[in-house]
Amino acid sequence: MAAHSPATTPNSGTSNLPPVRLELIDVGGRFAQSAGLPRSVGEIYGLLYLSAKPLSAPEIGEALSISKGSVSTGTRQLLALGFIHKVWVQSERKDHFEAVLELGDMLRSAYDRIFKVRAQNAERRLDAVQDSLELSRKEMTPEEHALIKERLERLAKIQKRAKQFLPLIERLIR
Amino acid sequence: MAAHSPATTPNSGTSNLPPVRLELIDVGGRFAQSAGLPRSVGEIYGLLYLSAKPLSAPEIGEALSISKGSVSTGTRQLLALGFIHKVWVQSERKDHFEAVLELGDMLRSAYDRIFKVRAQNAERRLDAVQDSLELSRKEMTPEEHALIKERLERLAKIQKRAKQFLPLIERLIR
DNA sequence: TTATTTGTTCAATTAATTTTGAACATAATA
DNA sequence: TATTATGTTCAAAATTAATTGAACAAATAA
Repeated sequence: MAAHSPATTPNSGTSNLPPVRLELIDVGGRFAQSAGLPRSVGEIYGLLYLSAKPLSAPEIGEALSISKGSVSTGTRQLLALGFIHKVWVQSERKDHFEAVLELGDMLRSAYDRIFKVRAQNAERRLDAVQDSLELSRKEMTPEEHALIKERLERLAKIQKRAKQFLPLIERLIR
Repeated sequence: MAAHSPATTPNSGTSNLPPVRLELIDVGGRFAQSAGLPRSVGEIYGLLYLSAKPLSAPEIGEALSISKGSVSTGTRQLLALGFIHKVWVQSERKDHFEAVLELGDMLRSAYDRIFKVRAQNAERRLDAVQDSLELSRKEMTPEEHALIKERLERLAKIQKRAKQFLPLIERLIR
């Protein structure tokens, strides 16, 4: 790769991090996006991941040219996900942040969490649809009712199977 | 569930589908969103999934109150993903669409595809970053170089492991 | 062939999300 | 205590993604 178009590279203007760092920041940003998180969150992690020492919020903001507010919300999200830690740096008032390097663990647990929550939601919602079918049974022909019932049962079956597999995958993955 | 806030329920005004259908359309829409697809794509699938007969593009548009254009792009995406088929209906000029009911298979293959593509991208990108590190070796201290190298190797290790697990998961899942 | 219906594309609009920065809150210092 | 540095919140601005609909293309019917 001959570095992406300069336009998309973060903070082209202000700070001058070495290219490797810039690239990993970009990798982090893209990854975050593909995981449905704001790009800046991934960029913060990417910056911290290659940093030799913990960085303060202002340092992060300056390095990535993002605002105080974004640093604040971004670090909060990363803390909540367990991807970074707060650390106390001698004789410094400001919070400092460092990346948790055991990314494998972090990714797995985040994945589990997301997957489990989704599975639960799917179950609840499908149950509700099935209830709704019975509630409005009178307003449809028997054929219509039977067809919909059959198709909803298919969905329920898939969902149940997926649920059974979760623990298997979990065991396999660790 | 006593149906979500009416505001979010699709096409509150125009067509009057029975509540079960509306709810499954909503389920489809949400699922699509959580998979990073436009909501309307999931809604189209939800509509077709509970339909007794294949539906034409105009019928889909009317039922969901979405435009010709959206129906066209939405069905194209679903066709590409293998979630729906085109079918020829006797003495009808228009294309008709029906849902592929074997959703389990479809989800698995779509998931595989997405996962594999992502794994490949991740690999390429990480390689590039590692190359970049060596290219700019001279511009950094040996300590800095060593630290970054070590951390990139951690990432490469995780990535390799994930890659190895893919086929296992695949086998397990079918 | 022309007229009509159906399907696609894409620029413009609309909607959703992210980021900013000013106002406020909190904590440390003097 | 007042002053200053740091952190958070949230309304508004900027950005990004999805949807529309008009213009075009393709296909069928007459």
